[in-house]
Amino acid sequence: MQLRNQVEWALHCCSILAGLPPGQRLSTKALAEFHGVPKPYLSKALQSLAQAGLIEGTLGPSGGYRLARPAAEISFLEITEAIEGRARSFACTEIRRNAPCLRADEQISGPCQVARVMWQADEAWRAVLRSQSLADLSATLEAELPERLLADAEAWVGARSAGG
Amino acid sequence: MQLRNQVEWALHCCSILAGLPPGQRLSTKALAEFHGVPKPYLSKALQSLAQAGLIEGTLGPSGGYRLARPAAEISFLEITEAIEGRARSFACTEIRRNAPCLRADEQISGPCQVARVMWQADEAWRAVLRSQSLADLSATLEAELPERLLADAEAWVGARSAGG
DNA sequence: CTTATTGCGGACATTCAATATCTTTAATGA
DNA sequence: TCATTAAAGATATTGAATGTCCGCAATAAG
Repeated sequence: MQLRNQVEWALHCCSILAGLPPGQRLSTKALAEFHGVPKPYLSKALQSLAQAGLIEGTLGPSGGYRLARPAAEISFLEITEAIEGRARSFACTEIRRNAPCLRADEQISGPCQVARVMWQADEAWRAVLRSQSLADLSATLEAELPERLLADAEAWVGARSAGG
Repeated sequence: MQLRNQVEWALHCCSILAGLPPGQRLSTKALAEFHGVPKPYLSKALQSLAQAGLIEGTLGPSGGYRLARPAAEISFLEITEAIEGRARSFACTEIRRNAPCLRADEQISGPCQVARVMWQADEAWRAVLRSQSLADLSATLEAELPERLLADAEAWVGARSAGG
């Protein structure tokens, strides 16, 4: 039960893209360098985000990625699901139907209680992630991080972003 | 982010063991047959539960497993963690520290906000599982399942349980 | 005391995630 | 128009984790 490291990378990349001036793009290369992660693999995560409609990529020189929607309308859950898929963490295989003492005419209705509890927990997890947007993240970072750090990062990113 | 099928098996097995008369034991063989799952693999799951102190096994003929504690004191979370481990689902590798624009004297304090949100979601998941005990599960099953089904299962299990 | 039965731990195989490489496609700028 | 740059997609390779099985020690019954 472990989330892939791509989830962490995707969240941090989206955080950077959310801080970009409107319309500006940032390349996979710059994002990989900034986070110190392998570019070819990060590219896969960004592709997943693009396919999910969260970011959009542009080809050619001065190309790169930018958010496809306002940061306030992109949740942690969407980013996580773009990488991990939308399946629930608990898969019920209905093993209770394998009981050898089950008679042919005995009907079992509805999902089993074990699965219902596990799915309830899953939904609680999703609810937290659904309630947090990229805008919330940016606001917290701006409030908590030292000013010079933010300025340095903005300058570094600004020097590598392009387009409009 | 998928829980192993062992989690499902472990929960259902504990549910059966919780319905056993006090002191009675049930073998891996019977549990595997009842759920229609491979016995050698189920054995591993039961071993994990035993190591976590949730159930205890007895060797020899008429041996088998029984709950190590009252059903009301064993939660879904403990069973899940016995199989999956106690690690959080999101692992923060602090990739923010890899930023090339970070100066040597710039200090970053505390866990990053991305991790904090993911851990908050994780905790919400745990809270639900922590609130559900095996006794709760048994109560719901007895209330919802047809009486004859329960009687059939109890008879089947009773014929294969032993010890005291 | 022997024998059958059981849990226990370790060994094997198979799958899947993580990583890298290469080709293709498309857009920019000279 | 052409060279350059970047995303998109396909395809290995490695390594860890998951699923599967087998032999050993312990125990109770005959």
